[in-house]
Amino acid sequence: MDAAQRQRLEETTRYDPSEVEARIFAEWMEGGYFHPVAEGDPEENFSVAIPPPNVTGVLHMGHALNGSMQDALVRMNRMRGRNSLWILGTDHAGIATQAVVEKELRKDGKSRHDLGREAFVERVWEWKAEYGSRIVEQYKRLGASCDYERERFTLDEGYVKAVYRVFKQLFDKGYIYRDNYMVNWDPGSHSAISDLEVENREVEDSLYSIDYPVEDSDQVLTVATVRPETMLADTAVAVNPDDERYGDLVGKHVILPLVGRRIPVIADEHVDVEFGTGALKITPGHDPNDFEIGRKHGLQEIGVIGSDGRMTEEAGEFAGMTAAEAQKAVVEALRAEGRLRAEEPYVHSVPFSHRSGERIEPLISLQWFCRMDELARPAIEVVERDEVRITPSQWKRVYLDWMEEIRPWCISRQLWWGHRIPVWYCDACGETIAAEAAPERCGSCGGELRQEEDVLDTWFSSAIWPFATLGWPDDTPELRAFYPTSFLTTAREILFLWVARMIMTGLEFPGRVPFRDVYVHSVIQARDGRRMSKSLGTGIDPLQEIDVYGADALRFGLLAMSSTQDVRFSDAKVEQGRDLANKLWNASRLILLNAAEVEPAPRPVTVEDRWILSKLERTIASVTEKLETYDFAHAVQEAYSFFWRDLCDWYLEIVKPRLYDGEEEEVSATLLHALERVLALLHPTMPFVSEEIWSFHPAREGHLAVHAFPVADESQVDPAAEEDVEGGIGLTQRLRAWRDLAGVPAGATLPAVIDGVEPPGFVARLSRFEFDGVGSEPVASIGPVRVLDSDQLDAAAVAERLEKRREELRAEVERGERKLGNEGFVAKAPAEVVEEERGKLERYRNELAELS
RNA sequence: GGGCGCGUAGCUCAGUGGGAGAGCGCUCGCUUCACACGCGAGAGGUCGCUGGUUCGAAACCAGCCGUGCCCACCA
Repeated sequence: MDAAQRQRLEETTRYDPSEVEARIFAEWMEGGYFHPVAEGDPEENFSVAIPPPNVTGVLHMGHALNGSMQDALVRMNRMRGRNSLWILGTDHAGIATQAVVEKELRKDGKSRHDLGREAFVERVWEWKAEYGSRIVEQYKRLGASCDYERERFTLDEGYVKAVYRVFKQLFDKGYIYRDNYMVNWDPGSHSAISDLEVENREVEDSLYSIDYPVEDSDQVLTVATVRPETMLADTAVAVNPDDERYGDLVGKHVILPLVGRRIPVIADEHVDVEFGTGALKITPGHDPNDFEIGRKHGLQEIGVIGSDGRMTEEAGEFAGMTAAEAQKAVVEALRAEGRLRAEEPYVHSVPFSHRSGERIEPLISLQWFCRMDELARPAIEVVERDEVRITPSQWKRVYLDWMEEIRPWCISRQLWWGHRIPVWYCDACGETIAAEAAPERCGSCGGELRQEEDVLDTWFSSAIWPFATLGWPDDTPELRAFYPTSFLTTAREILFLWVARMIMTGLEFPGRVPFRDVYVHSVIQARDGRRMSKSLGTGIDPLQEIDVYGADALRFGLLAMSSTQDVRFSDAKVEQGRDLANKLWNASRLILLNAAEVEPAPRPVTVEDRWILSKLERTIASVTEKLETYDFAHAVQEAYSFFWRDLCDWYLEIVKPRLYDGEEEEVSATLLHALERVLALLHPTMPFVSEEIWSFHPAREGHLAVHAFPVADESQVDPAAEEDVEGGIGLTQRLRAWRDLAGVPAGATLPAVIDGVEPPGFVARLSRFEFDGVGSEPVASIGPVRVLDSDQLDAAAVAERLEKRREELRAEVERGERKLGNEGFVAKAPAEVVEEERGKLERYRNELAELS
């Protein structure tokens, strides 16, 4: 430490993260610590793939929590000397990004169609160049030690190559196919979306009962529906085969009102006899259930609602109306014809687009699908066998249940921004060709080719993130050194969307699981317990928290908040982190400014020295174990408690006289040693403040980011010293409490004598007693301490205090007697438990006898 | 409809068979030579309810009440 550093340490009584963080981060980057060489193998190396945030994204609390956890483990392993890679990058986020740029265009009164596909995509790239690295910069603010030199993007050149290779191989295996099928049509993004991008919401609709006249009869068949406008596309009415009411109608026909179409009455088990009249109108073109039934019975599929959400020509007089307008018109027309039997309010759940928020319109359209059964099978097995461990374990069951029910994945999207599906059509001969690069001409007839217009679901490319970012399909040094990655932390909402798909593609392509451990973390809710969300306005901005409290404070706070269950965001925990950073700074000032010039080393002289070294090593062992098992909350709280309570409140107060003395080298060596280990232990969770303080430490040779992570030294654990010192601490606390309650002025020193075992030397000083004191009669007895009367004492308060203690003791004695008087307890409880109770009872009895 | 959670101090949460804990807040006292983002002391809880198992239950079991999330094609 030079003179300027010493001066800074002397003058700065408060740790200021805003002054420190950017400077420290720049030093790390300059050191190149986050950019490991691609050497060694995945067993000895450590690697993590960040869940790639959307390019359109800004850092939210979920990123911050996830980042804090991953960084803690990456930094810990880097400090252990492992070649550690945290791969970072962004996701092109098809729908979201296209929407942002389309919104920009709309401001100029334009749509993407005005520009055309090529110019529009060009425009999105420009947008990406300008704003796409925002979130990457925000990860730096958090202190995330990602390899910023290996940043990837799901649409960069190498990544596209990987996506096309995957598509081609799945196509060749017959897993990827094109089909006219019922999909979730999102009128908002004008595209099909997958089942996982749909969320169901409770909605209040009306349930209409409509009479369908039976052909050549006076009978009517009444059906119930919430979507009367789809009746225009009805191609059957179904009843349950066991429904006696309708047995004779099956095989007959009804006449569809308004349309006049003659449609069959069919029997199908799907129909619930209890619901409504037990007759179900079948609309294969606009309802997923009806679609299934329709295919089973070979029914005609009619579409009356188009992809623009308007009624098609098939809807006859209703053509051109929106679906909502058509609903009203159809209801009116039915009423006019006397076919509307009832209309009642009805609450049910309805699919909405997770992307645009609009109500899903189920439609039949020509889309690309990927069959999942074959891919899922091995991905189920590796989780069953715990080759991929999911923590907490209840998510394993959730994963397996979903995987076992997996259905084909609709992978095509009617967007322009994304991986354009690598399929070419020959209009001349009808050939369909999948290829990794654009073929010149049709292989069969030599005709012109035209590429598929649709792009792939963004999650199709995310699914290969762990190996595509490392250079797959090429055999790169990165892939050899860092795949499989070491672990993954994630929010449970993307367990299916992302995690399951990575496991499937990892097994199918590189042939190995992408990670061994999946830790599913809790969700941090808003302060009021609602979801944090932009649309609700309940989001809390992590960057603002960093501005106010510092990155270390936020990281500590989030880790302390995290748990296996969802928790509300706690400002108090972030403040606790800020206070800890400040306390670290100030305790370090005390040590660094007063320590003698010695080598840091454990050099215990007193029992207190042995005690703090023992607690230090215990804490290192425990915190390390908790970090390794993803128990971040307990890890940081234990580190906090050791540092604040044991080290600062007690040890530093105990050794101050020796430290100020400057004579005793041993205590300086021990303190510098403890400080070094505490800083290293805390570095993975609070990297900035620990690095900053380390820059003043005499043992510093390089950055703490690459300093050795402490390994607990069991030989320092000393239970006898712990018992002695903790006994002294307990006595000190009782003496202080007695003073306070006896009304003794804070600054006064009280006379007392010791009757019994001499307590550790610090007790007298820290409780402000003088044990060889001169005074008159003892007026109180606290452990071995006999407090002597003096004019500092308030006789009435002392008496009151004494009586209070007696009462406490009487209660304790009574409790002990009752417990030991219970024959069952004495007979059946373990002997050591009974012994312990006996000992306690005896002690309480003795103390009570002394006080009487 | 199925599944998974949660209900502990005023607040946010730990604790999962042997005497109720933390942080914040609150009260009282401290300009004690690292830190008032500090130091010392204290108050505060029939551990949702009802039964059961056990010598012993906040913890284990059953039921109930309240509450949150995920999955699911009853119109």
